[in-house]
Amino acid sequence: MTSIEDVAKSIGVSTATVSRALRGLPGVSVSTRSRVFGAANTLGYVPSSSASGLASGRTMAMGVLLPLIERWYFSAVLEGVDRQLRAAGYDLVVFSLGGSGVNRERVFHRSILRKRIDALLVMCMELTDDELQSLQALDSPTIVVGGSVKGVRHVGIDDDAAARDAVAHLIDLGHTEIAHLRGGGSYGIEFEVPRIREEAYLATMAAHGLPVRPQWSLFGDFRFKQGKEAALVLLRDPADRPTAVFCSSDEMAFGVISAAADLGIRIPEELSVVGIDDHEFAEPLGLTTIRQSPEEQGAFAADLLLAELEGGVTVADPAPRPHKLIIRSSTAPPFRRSVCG
Amino acid sequence: MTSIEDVAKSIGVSTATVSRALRGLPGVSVSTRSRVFGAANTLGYVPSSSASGLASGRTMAMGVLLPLIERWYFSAVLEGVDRQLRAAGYDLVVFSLGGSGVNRERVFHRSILRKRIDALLVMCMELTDDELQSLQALDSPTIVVGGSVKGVRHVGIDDDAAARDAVAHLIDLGHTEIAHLRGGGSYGIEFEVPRIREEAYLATMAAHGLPVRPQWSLFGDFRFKQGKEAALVLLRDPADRPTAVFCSSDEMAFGVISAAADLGIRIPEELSVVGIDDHEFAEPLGLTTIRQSPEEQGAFAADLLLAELEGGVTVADPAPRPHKLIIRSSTAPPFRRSVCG
DNA sequence: TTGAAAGCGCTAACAG
DNA sequence: CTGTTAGCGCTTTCAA
Repeated sequence: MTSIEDVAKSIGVSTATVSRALRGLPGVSVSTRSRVFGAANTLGYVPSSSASGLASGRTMAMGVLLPLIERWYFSAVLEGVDRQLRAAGYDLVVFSLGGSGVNRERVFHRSILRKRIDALLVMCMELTDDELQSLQALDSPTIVVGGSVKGVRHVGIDDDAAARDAVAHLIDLGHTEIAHLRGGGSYGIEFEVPRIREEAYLATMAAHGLPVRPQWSLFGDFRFKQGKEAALVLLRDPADRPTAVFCSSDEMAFGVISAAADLGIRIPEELSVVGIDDHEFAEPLGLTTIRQSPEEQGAFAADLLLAELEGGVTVADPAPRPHKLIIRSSTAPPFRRSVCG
Repeated sequence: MTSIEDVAKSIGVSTATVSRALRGLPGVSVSTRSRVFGAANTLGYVPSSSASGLASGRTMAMGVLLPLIERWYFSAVLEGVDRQLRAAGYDLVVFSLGGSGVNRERVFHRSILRKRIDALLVMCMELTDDELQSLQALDSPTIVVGGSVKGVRHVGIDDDAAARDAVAHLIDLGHTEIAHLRGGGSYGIEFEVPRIREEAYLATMAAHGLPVRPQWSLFGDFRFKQGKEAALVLLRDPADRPTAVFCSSDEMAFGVISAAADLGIRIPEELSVVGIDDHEFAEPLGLTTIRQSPEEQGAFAADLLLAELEGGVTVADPAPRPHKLIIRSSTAPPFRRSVCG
């Protein structure tokens, strides 16, 4: 591996000069700089991140801690983060809990603290006090994406408003019998997003004087399979079922659509469905939903961290990221008015 | 940040002893070792990866290079890789091309070469000669997951056999009019998996003396939306359409199912559909498919790399990973025998 | 505008 | 079993 010294020697300057020239620092003559670049290029020199990390105290890498990689939201955030980091010359280190708690201890007490990263982005998950302390001990910039974590600033949509918009859309259409499929803390990781969305559903219903039935608030775990299973139960009785379902995630909404197809229930004639996300499948399925962009959220959070690292500008409390109601063909006014209230 | 020296001083030993004790090397008395662990613990000492990386030449990190994070296959592989790495005490560095070619240059000529990683896992993508050379110049263990790359060993299923199994299943059921939805090289990244699967389809049809029509081989880009669009075209004429569709990916198969629902075509009575993947949605949708486990593939590849790093054992040509036909409710014997051949 | 020199925090011989 | 001594390859004062 060619080192900085090889480059320096090859053109008869000091390693300090090479270092300065390559990093674009001032105080290097134009001609020297170009000679350095030329030499580095022909020798194929690439600085060692370990060495510069050790010497400068900055690793030029950022970490992302998440409960699971293989979920639409999480991987999309990762994509956005990576894009910004790459553009800024940073690398991305991923710490996944892999859907279970087994790795937690190891991740928090070893990996993350190894000075491998300059900043950390945490994807919505509940942390123990001990873990929170670990993160604070890092004393490098930290931010949370998705659901908020007590005491740490976070980037994400306004979940309360988003859920209200979804439910209000159904109410505006004339629905009064609205069920809710809620997400939740599977894979040992609880966080408050599903709770906020459910409370928004309840509050919106209450604000309009509409009744909610406990058995119409079902657990779908944010996922297709569980959403479908819940919907099969919810919709099985033609004589007594809701005219609309608000789903806390698009994947659960897909489950409802699939269940309706199996049961021969027409959408939107007999059942309206609204989700949250604007998942890749939502548009081709015609799903009305609340759009959010996890990729943009990841990029935004990464930029915040990057700015802090570079310029020292800290945003204490970032404004919520935008969300938007996208009306497609899965929602319409209720049909069976005569049957119910 | 407390350093190894702080630990050493606090119990009156040398830094070398601390280093040895903490890494579990032989030649440290039991009592010393426990005192070291005690001190490290109370002081909250965690070794700096930059420092040990520089000194030992091993970063204890592995890289994964992929075209895009937010795709079922890719993120699942990542999950499997991460799990094995975490267990082995390694960190995961992710290099995503982000779906376009913009980052390629940067990734190949800077990020990857910075000595940040001890080994590299490349997710199926076509590489230029120049890029291939860059990787070889790394001279650290490398492996490809997914489609093969010329000159680099790879881990993945036997795509030819998998596709043959899928098509053979349809033929066994009695289908003769079988269409194919193929994947492809979107986002500027070509690779050979879709080609192999298509050739297997053609070969299997030919082997059974069955005709294929050019217009029954459609491009679905491995995705739901494009798969659905293609299916809407393929299935629009009730008088002249296939009785079965073989899809190179489950996501496209979902598109076919959705298109069939929109067109009022019953599955499997009027149309059989088979996919490849066993995506999370396949079981709840009743999709017959060829199961593969990207997570297992990622874990397997990571293990290979890890073994090489630790023991020096190199597997030149790993055997294909298993695949399996999972029969569900989307396939059945053809119904409209009278209409066609 | 440039160079010399002192580390950054750890590992790896080599002694003892 | 343990300590000493060099570095690993870069950055960063401080001088010149």
